[in-house]
Amino acid sequence: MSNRTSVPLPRGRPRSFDAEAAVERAMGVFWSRGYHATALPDLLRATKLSRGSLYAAFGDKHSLFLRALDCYIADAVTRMDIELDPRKEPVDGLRAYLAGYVDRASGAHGRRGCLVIATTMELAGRDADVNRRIASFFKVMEARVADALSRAKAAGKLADGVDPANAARILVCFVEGLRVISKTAPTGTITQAAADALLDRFIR
Amino acid sequence: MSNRTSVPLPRGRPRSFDAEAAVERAMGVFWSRGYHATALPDLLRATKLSRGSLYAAFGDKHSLFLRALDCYIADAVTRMDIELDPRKEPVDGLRAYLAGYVDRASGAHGRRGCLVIATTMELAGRDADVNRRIASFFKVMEARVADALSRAKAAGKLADGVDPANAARILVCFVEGLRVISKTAPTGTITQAAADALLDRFIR
DNA sequence: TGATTTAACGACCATTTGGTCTATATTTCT
DNA sequence: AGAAATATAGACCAAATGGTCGTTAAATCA
Repeated sequence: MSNRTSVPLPRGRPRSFDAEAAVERAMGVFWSRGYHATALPDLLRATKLSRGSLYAAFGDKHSLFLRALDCYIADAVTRMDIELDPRKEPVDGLRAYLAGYVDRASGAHGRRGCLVIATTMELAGRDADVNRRIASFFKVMEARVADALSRAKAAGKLADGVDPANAARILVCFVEGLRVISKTAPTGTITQAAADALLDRFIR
Repeated sequence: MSNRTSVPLPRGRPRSFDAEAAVERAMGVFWSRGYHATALPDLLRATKLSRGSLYAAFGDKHSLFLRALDCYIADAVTRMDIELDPRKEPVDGLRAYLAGYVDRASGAHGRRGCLVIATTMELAGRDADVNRRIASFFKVMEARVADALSRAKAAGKLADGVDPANAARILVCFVEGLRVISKTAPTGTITQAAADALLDRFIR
């Protein structure tokens, strides 16, 4: 069953490390320190690669960062797809979505912050590759939330006069803002109350 | 009227540049590029100071950054004090506060971003001096907004069941989130609609 | 005017930066 | 087994980093 397409194995010494795992470890460093503040030695320590191997496998620091960012974003989108699954009750989904952000904004998670936001502020203005990824992510996120709100509205669960598009932008801004202020004051309980209060304004 | 306390002039050559102005120029650079990405030469160019003068006047890069951050925060607090002045109609004040953020989140302003948020994400986790300043700023901001909401409530202008503390956190998170997503997609009109929709949920 | 004080300048420094390259180890294929 | 191919390691590099220091210019006071 293996090698159905009879693709010949590469000639030389096979890579002894898992590239995906290395990207994930690199992601952890970028996440904790930011792009400019992570130096090559940090990445080498985290990935347990030598300079040569890292450059051979990923090109340069920037390319590795892009892969790490893609990885982070993919995780976030996956999570959203589960929370806001169209087969679920939309309001329950929105509640789960908000609860996830409240959780990530609390305690140590909160202090670590969000790689997307950090990258947005640090690089998006001067790095087109980064900008594209971030812009698309926020767009996807807002669309998913708007979609859930539309389904809620169709089911008669929304308060009078609530426009799904506006409400989606409000919710997205709220959760992103949450992660910003939680970098310095990650208090879970107050934040959960605020999230509840916000959603309560939109649902019937 | 001058020199009432008869403080003797310093002996030697008087400083020929305005330190406050230099701080403001430095602030502009940090604001556009972030802390790690601004190199000494950038600061020298912006302040028109030589290395020696800059170090004599401000100590080091980090101290200069702190002064720039204080300057930025002071400006923001001043603005808030005007917008949310207790002698004004609180709802009008809140509307002005939101409008200010919508404006700053639009077009070129939006793309430039916010020094406080950028600093929060880049440094707050690992720099106690920065953390203190940021935490205090967010606290002040939330308190001012909560105060305006309380006055609005006392005047019977708030919708039923709105808690000023929760609503304040929601509004603060909203505006900060706005500035994040506006780094990549600074669209003013949609944002203004969202801000209006949000405030409308809280007022009567 | 001359002594004193301090701002201003920019050459200079050690360290660190991201990145390259050569030598070696290890695997596969014939 | 031997040839070919490629991963790995880390020495090495030029450039840039933040920061220091000796010298010079300019102002004040006696």
